[in-house]
Amino acid sequence: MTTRWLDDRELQVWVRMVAVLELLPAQLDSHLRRVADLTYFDYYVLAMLSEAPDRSLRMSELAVRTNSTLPRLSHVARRLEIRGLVHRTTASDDRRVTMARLTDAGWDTVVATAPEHVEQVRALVFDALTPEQVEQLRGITEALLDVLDPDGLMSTPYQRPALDDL
Amino acid sequence: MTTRWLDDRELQVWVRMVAVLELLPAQLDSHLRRVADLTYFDYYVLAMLSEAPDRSLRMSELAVRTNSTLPRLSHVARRLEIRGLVHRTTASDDRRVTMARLTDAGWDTVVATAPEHVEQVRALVFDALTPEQVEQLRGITEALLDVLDPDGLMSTPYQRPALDDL
DNA sequence: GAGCATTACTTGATATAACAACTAATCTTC
DNA sequence: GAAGATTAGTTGTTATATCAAGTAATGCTC
Repeated sequence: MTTRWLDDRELQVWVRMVAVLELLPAQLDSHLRRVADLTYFDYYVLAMLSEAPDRSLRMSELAVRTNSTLPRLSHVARRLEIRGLVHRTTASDDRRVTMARLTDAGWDTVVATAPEHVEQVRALVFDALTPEQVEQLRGITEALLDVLDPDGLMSTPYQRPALDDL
Repeated sequence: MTTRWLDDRELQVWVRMVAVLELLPAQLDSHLRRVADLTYFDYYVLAMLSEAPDRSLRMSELAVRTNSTLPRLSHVARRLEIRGLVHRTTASDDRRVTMARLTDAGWDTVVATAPEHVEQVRALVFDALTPEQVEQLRGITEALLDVLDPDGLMSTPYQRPALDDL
């Protein structure tokens, strides 16, 4: 099979894309560790719970929403539970199911951290882009996700965090 | 300080961006592990060396080009050296400096893996985008890197891999 | 309704990542 | 040219990620 190499333009774009993929999560992660002792992944686990009804989700649903595997989530949930940010209980109707619920302390952590995190996202991404580029990025990410996540698992019903009313 | 929350459009874009940041590296990593038993990071270390003069770079320069820390690179280099893909030597002019050089086996690995990796990149990214979107992505990644990497360390003099002549 | 398959996790072992501490060589300054 | 500072890497420790295996509850089939 003859390889379809990237042309100069594509290569240039890809080199930059690799840099963004490396730097952006690293900087967000570093910021969250510093201000809240949470990994980027930890934060999204808490954030997803904070947006869910009753601040709780079953583990498998939470795994899908954080694009994680169940084993990974299970380990993380254990640590967050030890820190008192999350509480797990067995569902009464199906005792195989574990419900993860954000504790009050977990909620407080999200409330305390979210503004700084959003500010960071704004500083690193949206402030750097023109409104046209934001719109372009919408189309690009949509196209990429059609391939990366054809079943749309990551873009599950998402609602704006209820943090506004603070 | 009142938080400047993300508006609906920004939030929608960001949710997708988070998904892309999570899924794209994960899928590239998974592919490389499968076909070459290399992490995404391992592969880029080898790739950077393959493009360097004499297939070698000093560790600190390699760390910059892979956006890595020296400790991280040092561990990875040790593993790659054990596998016979890289060889490290002390520079004669400055004996603090370690030069990492791609071995013949390392070169062969890159040569064998690069086409599949490029194919993967094409399948996951470029085939999913229109030419206009690729052009837009060029501008967007450029703008983001101005913030993420203001000194342009990641976009160090890059030249097309010499793999074409195979 | 007993046996097997499936689902929903958890646990344990191994690999990789991140941070701090350390070593050795070179440079600087007096 | 000796003492301290800086540079370039390495090593060790602890945390996190990944994969395989295990467990327990439920569903399915005959």
